[in-house]
Amino acid sequence: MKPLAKPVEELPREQLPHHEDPRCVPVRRLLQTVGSKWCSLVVAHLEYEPRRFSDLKRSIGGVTQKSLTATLRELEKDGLVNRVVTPSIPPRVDYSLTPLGRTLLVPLKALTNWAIENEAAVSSARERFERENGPD
Amino acid sequence: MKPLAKPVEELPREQLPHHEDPRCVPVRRLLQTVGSKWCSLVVAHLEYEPRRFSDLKRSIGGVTQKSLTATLRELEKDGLVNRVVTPSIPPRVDYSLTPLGRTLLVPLKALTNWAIENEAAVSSARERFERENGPD
DNA sequence: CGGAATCCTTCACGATACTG
DNA sequence: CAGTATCGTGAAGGATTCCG
Repeated sequence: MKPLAKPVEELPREQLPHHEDPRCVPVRRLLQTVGSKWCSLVVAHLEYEPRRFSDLKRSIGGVTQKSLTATLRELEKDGLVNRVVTPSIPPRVDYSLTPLGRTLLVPLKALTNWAIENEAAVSSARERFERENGPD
Repeated sequence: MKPLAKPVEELPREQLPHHEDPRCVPVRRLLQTVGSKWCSLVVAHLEYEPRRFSDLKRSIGGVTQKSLTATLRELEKDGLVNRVVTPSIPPRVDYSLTPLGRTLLVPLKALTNWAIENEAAVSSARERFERENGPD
């Protein structure tokens, strides 16, 4: 049998990123940001239209004002979310996705869709794991 | 001027997930898993070939045995990683991606690529934010 | 070699109260 | 309305030690 083009063992392992690789820094920061408890819901709720703070808080539900503020600040820092203050009485603050934030939407939705599509496979894997290794 | 098909205000806001929406559960679990400190590096190092524990630990670098074990266990629970024990002396344990884990690779790499491609935009946004709101 | 067990620090997040 | 300030908690992660 003819050998394949290149045995797996000879693939460029030395190109794999060490944890000090500079490319790891932005990747880890992004993943930790989107992995924070409320980030994905906030982004989802900003997809179609700008939203006011308490509007966002009410329609997401279960989030404290502090956590929502922190999540929005983090997204604002990264240039993903725009914050527009209208100094009226009562004050009004609108949040929306920036163009940069919109480009993130594509790969982020791909990942969340994976989670939904493979939910059954993952949870049955977890049940199997608990059967074999104890429910500790 | 002819009105567009549907004003933004009439988009299906009621379809946006409330935090108690059952679909949120697997999404948040996955995002938190991939957002954990070492997950992305571990998955990247398993992409091309199975790896032994200390091999993995050495080539990733900077990770403690405890954190590496915890990360691998979590991935194993979710059915993304396979753990194969060879009871020799000294013992040998090989980790590899399952077929399910391989399918995750696609959307996950899309997201990490976004982070790398937009690193400049994000970090300049952060600098701007600090200039305007103080480096506190 | 591949862990488990233990201790310790940090930090994300929630609850609550107060303010321009 | 849209925050800030403060306090308390659990969970994540690091350092170290011991084991089959």
